[in-house]
Amino acid sequence: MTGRETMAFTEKSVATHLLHLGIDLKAQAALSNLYRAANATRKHLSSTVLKESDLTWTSFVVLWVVWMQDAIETRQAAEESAITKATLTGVVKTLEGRGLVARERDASDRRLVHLSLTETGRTLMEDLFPRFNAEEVRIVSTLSKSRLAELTKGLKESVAQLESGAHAQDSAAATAVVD
Amino acid sequence: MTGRETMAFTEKSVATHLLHLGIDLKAQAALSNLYRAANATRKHLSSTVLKESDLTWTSFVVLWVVWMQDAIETRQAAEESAITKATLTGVVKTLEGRGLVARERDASDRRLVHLSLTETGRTLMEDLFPRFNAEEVRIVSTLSKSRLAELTKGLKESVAQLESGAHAQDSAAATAVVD
DNA sequence: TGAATATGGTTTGGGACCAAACGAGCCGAG
DNA sequence: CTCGGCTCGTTTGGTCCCAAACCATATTCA
Repeated sequence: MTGRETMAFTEKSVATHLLHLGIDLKAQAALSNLYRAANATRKHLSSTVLKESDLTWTSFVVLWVVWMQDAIETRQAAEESAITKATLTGVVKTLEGRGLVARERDASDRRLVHLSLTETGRTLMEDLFPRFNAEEVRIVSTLSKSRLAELTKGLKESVAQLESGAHAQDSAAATAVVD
Repeated sequence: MTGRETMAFTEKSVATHLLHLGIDLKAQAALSNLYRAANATRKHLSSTVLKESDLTWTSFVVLWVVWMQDAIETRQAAEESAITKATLTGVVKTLEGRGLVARERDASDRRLVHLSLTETGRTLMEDLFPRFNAEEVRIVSTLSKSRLAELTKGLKESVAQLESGAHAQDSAAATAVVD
């Protein structure tokens, strides 16, 4: 139950179930570790740093995106946060209720809504983000500099491959700092 | 809407918002790309291969886990699937309703519930998984063999780091994780 | 034995999440 | 103008997802 041997079963079970189906085990291993790493990271950060500020993962991502831009339209914020407009509407409603984000309708085109952080929201991020980042640092601390760079590069490549070959429509960018 | 310039903002915004806060940009970049890659992959596979079989991501993962073991206890299935027991209860209820998974109470310890695939479920996975894997292969296709191996290695390392530190937390934090 | 303790799975309550339908605002062709 | 088509953001309906509270079943030990 340590969580370390949990994936061990694959080593042998995969053999009996998958080998005859012509499965590419290397690709499978790489991506299942990807899901696993992302999930674990997300859960960890949600239950420690974000919990202290009573923020969910998605709320945090949205705050981050709005923080980076100083004023951003809903539609764009949704894309950057990698969630749909529908989801964003709900999240922003919550954040607005807590006084962290402000909504403002565009004067010239009244369909648009601009989002920005309130003073409270900005203060929160300035306090929270360094602590968030400190955890991130800890998580990758065992990786050497070059290893880390390689990792980043590999991830970016597969994202690129995904976005090129897939639909040219959606896409979704999370909180990436490009390089 | 290309989704490529969406992240452009970071280049300059990061400078104005983060540099003076002492943020480690390398760690931030690596993990941002991790979230991004996992999210994009998950969405892509959900909306293509899994959609055809009307399965959600989580349902698929649970099916996979149950498939690999031939009979598995609920508690362990939840851990392998990286979801809580509560979530698993709901998912299994759905899968059971569709005749893909069977539930069976343990005779000697009546608290336990064993899960297994039905014949229908097994047939489904034998058809579905190769197609799922084919997409996975495509996603990592631009990565060289050694790059892919490096990627996997890096991901596993950070998961390990994460789990070693996270353990102390759920058992009353005896050892100082922080540092 | 019998009461405290531990463990396994389910229920509850609430936010996140999406696709699809919707209503309001914009704009071009007639 | 104004009608039809487009683009926004929101609402709706339904699943996923978790923490915490909850039963039922073992186990421990006094």
